[in-house]
Amino acid sequence: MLRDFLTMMIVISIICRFYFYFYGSMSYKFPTKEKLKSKKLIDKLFAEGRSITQYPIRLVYLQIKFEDDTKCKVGVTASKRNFKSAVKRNRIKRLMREGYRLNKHLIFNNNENQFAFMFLYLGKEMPTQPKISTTMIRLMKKFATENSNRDIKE
RNA sequence: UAAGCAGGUCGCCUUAUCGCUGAUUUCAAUCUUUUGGAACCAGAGGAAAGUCCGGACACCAUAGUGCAGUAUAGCGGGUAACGCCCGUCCGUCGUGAGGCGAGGACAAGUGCAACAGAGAGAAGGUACAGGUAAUGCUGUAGUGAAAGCAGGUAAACUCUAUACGGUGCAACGCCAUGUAAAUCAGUGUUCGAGGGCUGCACGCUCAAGCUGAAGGGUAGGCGGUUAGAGUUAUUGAGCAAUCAAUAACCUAGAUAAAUGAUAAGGAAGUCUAUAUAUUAAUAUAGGCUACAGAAUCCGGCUUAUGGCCUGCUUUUUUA
RNA sequence: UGGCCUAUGGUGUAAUUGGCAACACAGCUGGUUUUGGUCCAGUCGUUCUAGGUUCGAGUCCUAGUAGGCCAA
Repeated sequence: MLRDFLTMMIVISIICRFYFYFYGSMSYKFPTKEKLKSKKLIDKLFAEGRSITQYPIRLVYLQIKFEDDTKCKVGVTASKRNFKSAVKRNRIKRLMREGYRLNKHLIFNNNENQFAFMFLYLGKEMPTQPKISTTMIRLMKKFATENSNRDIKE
C-alpha cells in the first residue's frame, strides 16, 4: 500500500512538472483586473456584442479597448429563473470560472486584441466539472477560428 | 420490540497541485501612495433563509403637544428591548408523557344571530303539570351554539390599561468626474413660497427660492465596516429564564459579489451485489451523504433539513 | 438590501357587515339534425397551503408557499 502510494505521488509530480514545462509561459491566474465589473461595459457588451452558443453555454463577446492593459475582462452568469437557490447559482458560476481559468490559453496564444466576455449558462440542470470544461474548450476553439477568419476579412 | 412525547448535540476529516479575497512582514517600481512579486496567517451558517417582531447606530428639533392610527392583554419574574424566554393559576385537547391558549371588559353605548323554535332582545307567551279571586303566577318539556337570566357574541365596532415620533447603511459623511448659475410656464421674498420624507391640527426651526414641461450629465472611489448587549471555562446567587465575579482568547469582510477545482487516502451511517454462514454476523466491490451561501450589526420567532445521544409515556411479548 | 401587493373551475371575473360558492367563454357527454353549426340539458371546485377564533369561515386572525411590483 505504502509503496503504491509513493509511486503514485512520484508519477503525479512528474506529470505536473511536464505540464509546467509545456505551458510554462501560460498563467492560470484569474485576478480581479480580468473580471468584468463596470455596468456601462456590460450594457455595451449586450447591446453590441456577438454571441457563440455551445449548449449549455453561450459566449457573448465584444472587441473593446480598455484603459488598463489587460487582455480581456470576463463575466459569468447563471439566471435566477432557472436556478432559484443561490447555492446552485454560485456553484455554476464557480465551475464556469474554473473552466475559463484552465483553458484561457487557447484564446490568447494567437490573439493580441482586447475583448470583453460574458458567459451565460443556458441549461436547466446542474452541470458537472468535466462537462463544463469540455464545452468550454469547444467554445474557445470555435471562438478562436471565427475570430481569426474575421481578422483576415478585415 | 412497536408507536409516541420532550430535550440536548454535531453539521465529515487529512494531504498534494492550481486558483480567489483580506491582514501582516519584506523586496522592486513609482507621479509618494499606488502597483507588482515573495513569505506566512486567516477566510460562511444552524438556520447565513423568511423579513415576522425588538433593539443598537445614523440623519431629521437632545423628538415636543393633541387627535387619529397600530400593536399587546390572567398573575409574577428576566432582559438593552420585544409580540421573546422562565415560573405559576385557569381553560382546553390527549389513555399518558405532554401539547395549545390575542386568557381584561357585554354591570357605558351601538351592532349581529342562517336553520330550527311559540319566542333570539323587547315585548309577547307554545305544550304539560301545579296554583290563584284573577293574571306567565310557578315548575318541567321541546328548539337551538345561546332561552324568563344584570342572556350570548369584543379574532364585531367599541371601552379600559400599557407601549409606539419618522425614515432606513441604497441611513449618513467626504473625494473625484461632469454639465446648464441654460430655455419656457406658474408662484414667491418679513403681508413668508417652500423645506425639515408624520394622516390631520398646533408648535419649533431653516429660509430665497420652489413647482411643472421638455432636455442634459453622472451612475466611480473612500469612510461608515467589523472588539462586540463578543466567545470559552470556572465559581457563586436563583425553582428557572437569567445575573454577577474571575481567567483566557481575537474569530470573514466580498461588492457582476471571495471561501473553489482536480487527484489520493481515511472515519461514520446506509443501500445494492457476491462469498462464508444460514439465528446474529463477517469480508470484498460499487454507489449515496441533507437543508442551504455572509452583504451595517446584535437578541428572538418562524420555516427548510441529515444523523447521533439522553430522559419519559402507552401497549404487547419474554424473564 | 429595504418596502409593498395579489392568489376563487382550464381562462377571465362575482359573492353586501361571517349564514346554499355565482356568471361568461372553453372542454367533455347526451339530445335535436341526413351530417356539421346554432340551440337545449348535464358535467367539470381541497375558494394557494397549514393551524386558530366561531354553532358556522371564500370572508376574521396567525404562520407559510407561489407570483408580481417599487426604491440608487
